[in-house]
Amino acid sequence: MTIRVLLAEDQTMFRGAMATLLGLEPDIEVVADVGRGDEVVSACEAFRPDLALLDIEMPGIDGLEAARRLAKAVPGTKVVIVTTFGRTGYLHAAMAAGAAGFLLKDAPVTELADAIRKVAAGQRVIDPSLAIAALSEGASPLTPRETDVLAAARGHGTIADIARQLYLSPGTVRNHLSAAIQKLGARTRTEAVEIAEQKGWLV
Amino acid sequence: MTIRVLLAEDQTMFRGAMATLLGLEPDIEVVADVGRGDEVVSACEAFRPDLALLDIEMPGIDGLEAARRLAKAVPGTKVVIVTTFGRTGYLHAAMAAGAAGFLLKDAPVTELADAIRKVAAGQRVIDPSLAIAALSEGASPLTPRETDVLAAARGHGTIADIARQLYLSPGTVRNHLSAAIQKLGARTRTEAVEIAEQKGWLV
DNA sequence: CTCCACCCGTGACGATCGTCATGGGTACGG
DNA sequence: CCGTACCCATGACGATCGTCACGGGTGGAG
Repeated sequence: MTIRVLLAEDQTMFRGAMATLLGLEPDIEVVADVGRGDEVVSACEAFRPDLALLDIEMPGIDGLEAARRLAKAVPGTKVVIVTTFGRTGYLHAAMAAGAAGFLLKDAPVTELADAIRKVAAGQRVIDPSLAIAALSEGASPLTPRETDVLAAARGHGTIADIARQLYLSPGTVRNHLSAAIQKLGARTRTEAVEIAEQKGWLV
Repeated sequence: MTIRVLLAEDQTMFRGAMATLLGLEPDIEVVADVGRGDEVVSACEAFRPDLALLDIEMPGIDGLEAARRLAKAVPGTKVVIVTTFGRTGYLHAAMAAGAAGFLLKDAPVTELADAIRKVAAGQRVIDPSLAIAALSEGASPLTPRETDVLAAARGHGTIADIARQLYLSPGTVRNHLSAAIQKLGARTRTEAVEIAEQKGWLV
């Protein structure tokens, strides 16, 4: 019995390559492939695949949000996240979203086919090195609001901008940022953003 | 006559997929594939491929630097840059490095095979949308030193850090940064870094 | 030689930032 | 009820940042 797979990935070249390559496997069939996160749910409703392979960085909505919506709309479709960045926060978010698998694009192709088969058989598959990192790191020390403010701090320059964007007093923004900076062991707003982003705590 | 190709790309999964996929083409043979930029030259010296497919973002040295070295060490090997980011500065740098082709991973796979054949036949291939953007944008307005300082400003937080790293007076760093901020139309050091990085002027 | 662009540095000014202390409001668990 | 944690806000302080004006040095183009 063949495993029916949906492929969501924004890099056209990579998506095409994976589609043909997975199609070569005798027990795997790629029934649809999309390049945007907001097309995942509707495509899954139409094709009812056994399994959805989701990238995280995508236009529209990201793969994690797509996974969350997919779990509600089409619970019969299992989710495997395949992403470039080994951020532990991504892994946490993926697990919370009900994903059954989490792989890095650094892994060899054979591992992907294996993972697809295992997940289709009901198992869960997680990149081992990332699992270790996630366990040794723990969750985010930031409060929800601190996370919001720090997330708003990437890109938009001054504190006044962030305050306007969040309908807050500039002083409050400064306090939240100050707390975040200390908790992350950074010395600058920019450093704090980098650290939190690299750990995936800003998703 | 088959075209002998070397593949340099750090994402294992993507590299493997491209290798098998290109190998399926009757007139293309992938003779070697590496995952680090600093392995490109030695691999090309060993295998003497007709063409090298280089990613830009790679551990070791990046694809542009690899292209520069390759042009000196193994001039018989033509270079095609394949990258994720459509930054015009990348395109300029690639042309200056003597690349014969420049493609985005957003393009379909068929386009890559076509490009390989055209480049092997002596033509040059450039992503058309990027070529337009590059022409309408012009070169970097930053002086060499401003570029250095701005490049050192990403990551390392305070001005004092940058000054130490570049053996400069903090005042000089501030002046260079101030000039860069104004030339780029930014309002913050961070904004300036983002803008310059996004255009590929920090390479 | 004279311009001109770039490099490095200084000093000074106002604006912004990061830290701290303090306060009031809300929500949850003991 | 009381303690605790979080949210929002304010005020004040020193440090840093971005801007400007200025000067001396180098090297290439006219």
